[in-house]
Amino acid sequence: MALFTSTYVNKVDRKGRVSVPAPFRMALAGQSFAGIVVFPSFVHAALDGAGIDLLENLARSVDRFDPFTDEHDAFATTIFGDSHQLPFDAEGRVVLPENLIAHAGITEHAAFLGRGGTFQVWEPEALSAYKAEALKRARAERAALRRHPGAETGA
Amino acid sequence: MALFTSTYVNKVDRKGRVSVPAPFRMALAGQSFAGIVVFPSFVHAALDGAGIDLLENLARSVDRFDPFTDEHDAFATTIFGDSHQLPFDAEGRVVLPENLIAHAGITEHAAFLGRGGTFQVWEPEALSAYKAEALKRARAERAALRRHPGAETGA
DNA sequence: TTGAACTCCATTGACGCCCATAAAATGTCA
DNA sequence: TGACATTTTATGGGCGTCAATGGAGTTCAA
Repeated sequence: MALFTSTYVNKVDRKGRVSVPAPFRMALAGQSFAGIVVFPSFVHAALDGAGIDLLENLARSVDRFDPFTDEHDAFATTIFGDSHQLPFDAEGRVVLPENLIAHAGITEHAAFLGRGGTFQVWEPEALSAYKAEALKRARAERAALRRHPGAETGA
Repeated sequence: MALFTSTYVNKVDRKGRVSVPAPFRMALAGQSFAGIVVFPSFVHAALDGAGIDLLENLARSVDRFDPFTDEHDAFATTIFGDSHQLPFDAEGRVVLPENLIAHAGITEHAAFLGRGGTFQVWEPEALSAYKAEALKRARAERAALRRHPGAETGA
């Protein structure tokens, strides 16, 4: 099972190439597609990324449900329609498509943020700001968990 | 299940390496990743550490929710984004990343503090100060308990 | 034929792997 | 019980490999 952790900032060169962090590539080793899958985040000025298995699983689970309900239709359209498969070159780099670069506001550098089963790609400054805010919220949630032990197993 | 006890102070060498105490390594034997996982403590100038199983369990429990809600968004970002997987070298040492060193204020030595299922890494002086304060508080609470028996159930 | 995208190669700096030493803990045996 | 041998840790340092980065050549298509 892929496990993406830590944060790596890599340079985007003149040709638009970025090295995917080696630990991330390790986590993706053995998948049916040698590269990553990225699509614009719904909520942030960032990109969501994962291995091809994410789309494969998603396709399976969409098929299993009624494929013609509005939610799934919208969901599938958005995810699959905006997803890009970015193949690794021999050195483990990918080229970020123009519109994704724009969505994330990426210029010189790209920050890869591990999120467990998936990861995100940010403009480094924007990530710093978001991380600061996320830490505040995580502290609050942690306090809430302490007050209501067991709540995290529910829902 | 891993059980970390006692406190060990080890040297950080010129290359940034520290020996993980042998008993801690024993406690981690047989896990899927030969090393430790560390991330900055939410509340202290210290690092929280554990085996890879901590993140594996966390990733599983996050997956159980809809991965596209921002319910646990902040939490996942903070934990996974700041977690580092530090592999053991042949001698059982790890290299602490620059930003974690800075967060804990570690320079020459690192103190490993067992906390049961997890452990912490401190700058030794800071740990002494924290321990002294914790002891004072524990004494005060104990005194308070004697004066107001039953008060401990209120948190 | 000109630009975009991919393959291949070069550089450099960090990291992992290996070996050496020393101190401490443990065991052995008279 | 005390001297000695063995093993395990902690620590230091050398060196080869790999990751990140930059750039040149090549192919393909508009």
